[in-house]
Amino acid sequence: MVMKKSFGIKDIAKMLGISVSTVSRALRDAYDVNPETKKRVIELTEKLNFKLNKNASALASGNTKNIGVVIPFITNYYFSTVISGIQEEAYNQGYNIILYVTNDDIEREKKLIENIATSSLDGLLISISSNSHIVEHFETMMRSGLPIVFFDRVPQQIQASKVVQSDFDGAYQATTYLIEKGYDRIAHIAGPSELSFTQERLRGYLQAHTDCKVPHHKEYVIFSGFGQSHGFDDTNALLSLPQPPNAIFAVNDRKAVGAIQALNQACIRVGQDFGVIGFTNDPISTVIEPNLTTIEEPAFEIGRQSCQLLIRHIKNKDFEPREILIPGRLIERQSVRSD
Amino acid sequence: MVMKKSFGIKDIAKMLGISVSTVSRALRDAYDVNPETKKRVIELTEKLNFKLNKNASALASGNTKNIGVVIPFITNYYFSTVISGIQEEAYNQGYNIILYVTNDDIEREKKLIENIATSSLDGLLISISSNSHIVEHFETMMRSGLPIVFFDRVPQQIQASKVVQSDFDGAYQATTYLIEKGYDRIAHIAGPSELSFTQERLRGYLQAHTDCKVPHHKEYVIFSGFGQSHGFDDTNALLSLPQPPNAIFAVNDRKAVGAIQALNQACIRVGQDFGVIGFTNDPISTVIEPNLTTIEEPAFEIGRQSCQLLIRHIKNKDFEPREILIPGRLIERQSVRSD
DNA sequence: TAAAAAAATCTAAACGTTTATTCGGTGTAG
DNA sequence: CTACACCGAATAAACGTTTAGATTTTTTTA
Repeated sequence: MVMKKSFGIKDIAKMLGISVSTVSRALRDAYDVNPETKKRVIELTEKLNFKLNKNASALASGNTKNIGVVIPFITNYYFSTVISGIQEEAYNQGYNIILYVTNDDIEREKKLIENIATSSLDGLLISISSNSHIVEHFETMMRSGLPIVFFDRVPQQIQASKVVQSDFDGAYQATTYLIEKGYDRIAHIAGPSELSFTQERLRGYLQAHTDCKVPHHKEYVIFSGFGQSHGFDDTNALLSLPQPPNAIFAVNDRKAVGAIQALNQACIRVGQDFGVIGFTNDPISTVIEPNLTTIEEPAFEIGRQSCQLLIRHIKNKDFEPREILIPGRLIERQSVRSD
Repeated sequence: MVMKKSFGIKDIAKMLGISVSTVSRALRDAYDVNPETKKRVIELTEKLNFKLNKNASALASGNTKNIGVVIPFITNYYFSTVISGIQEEAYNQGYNIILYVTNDDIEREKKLIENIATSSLDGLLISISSNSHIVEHFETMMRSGLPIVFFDRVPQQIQASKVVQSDFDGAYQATTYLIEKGYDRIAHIAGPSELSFTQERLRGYLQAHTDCKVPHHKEYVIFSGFGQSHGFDDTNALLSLPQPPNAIFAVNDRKAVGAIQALNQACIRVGQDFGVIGFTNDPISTVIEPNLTTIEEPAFEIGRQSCQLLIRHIKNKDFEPREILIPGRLIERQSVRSD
């Protein structure tokens, strides 16, 4: 296989009869370089389809124009949409994204984060799998000058920029909506109890009960995984209670779908005798029958804003950490009665 | 913000009283280095949590340990699963993946690919948006020594490694299955006509008609986009034909879902009077009622194998291009009658 | 018209590795 | 006892940029 050696900035300089530093500057800042010269450089590089060598450039300048993204899953509507938002913003600002997937496996997350080559990253965007010991590691990274923005699943202990949907509000809204529609025995099928957003949504659910003066039963809250099957099983468990609920607020749409399937199977009329509300606004909401009423999570926006915030931190190392809360909104469909 | 300057291989060398080259070699090949020395080096670097500077390393050696992945979408079950497979293999072999998303926008794809910094990539994995002029660009890249593996949507004109599901076989299988179940007027709601897999699936669909000696009507094939709504509209168009079909083979599950929704709405009993079969095995197949019978696409496997193949090309520049065809399989559910 | 200021460009030293080549020391064969 | 091979380690030259600081050229000012 024959491959012609590609040329560098040096060759460009020689061809134009100017020095490399001029070429280098012409290709970037335009600081202190004659517009005329700059034009000649640009023209030649375009003609030759010349690209700067990123490694050399990163080595010399310390900026890689890469940002790392660590997420638990990718085969998932929420996370793939977040990435989509990140990607969009990164693309517009000329950054590349390097993707790390932990599969929600704590061991793997630990290994991955400890081995992350920070030298090839200008910043890091993370949704953690667990509120684990790694936190310490994050602090080391940040202290060594690597900007980090946490999103969705964030560690509370750490002082850093964070971007999350307003879980409390969404849950509160969902629950009061059910109450308004006349359901009085509302269960909550929650996520793993150690995750921050599980706790927040639970809190919103409880607060709504308090504020609306609706009594709440402890056995109506079940913690389990995120899958459709979890929703299915949890619902069956609820149905076999001495006094079953007449509505369910699910921590996400997949579990809500599992719930509806269990209810359909038990011949309970969802949307009339029984209300179900989800969280996310996954496309499956419009596939399940009846269509799922849900709280939309602003996934794309979370991605976009996290990335935007990170880039600010990158460009200005003194930028103060901030927390951004993005509201969701209620999407009314048929799994809750409408009168 | 105070940040302590991180140290390099040079400092390690100084601490150990040996030369940088020895440290460098100890950290990799182990070629020509005393096991004892090597051990000392490893121990110290681990203790100090020292990481090689990737940029310097890439600059000097020419290997970045990064592979680029170009896909049309990410918010999509198929592609996110493919990435999952790629990621898995890359992680195991110590590569990072840099993600590029084109949004299926040809202009953006073009710009993106032309601007890709090949200096920071050891190889490229691509699913193209269109069989466009870019092909020429790919050839330039390959000639300049960058290994490329195409997957899913591949350009036919180009001689390179490719990994695809067996679209023809899957379509053939789907169609004969419908015929076997007694449907005799089978429509095909296809994808955009210029994509290779659209053509392949259409070919399988037609071949099945020929082989089973079932007459085929031209107006039963509709080309359109990939969305649920396209499936919905296409189906309504088919239903308003003078002689409507009694079965549909959809190019993917989303369109099949749209079809089922249209049929449900028209009060046609799917799974009995009317058969619907999809392609992908998207999780929505088990959400739609009736559950969708479909051809499973081996998305994860496609990702894994593409990546594996690419890494072989990276490690051995003389490795001959090959095409890998991965079979799908029929998943029987309720949208086709079972007798 | 000389001095000062501003603009444009150049020189050369980084940046932190890799790696071909060289070197010294030890063991071994003749 | 000398010559040779070999192992382990050191030297130093890349790799292709960036960027202070120096230098030259041009413009402005007095």
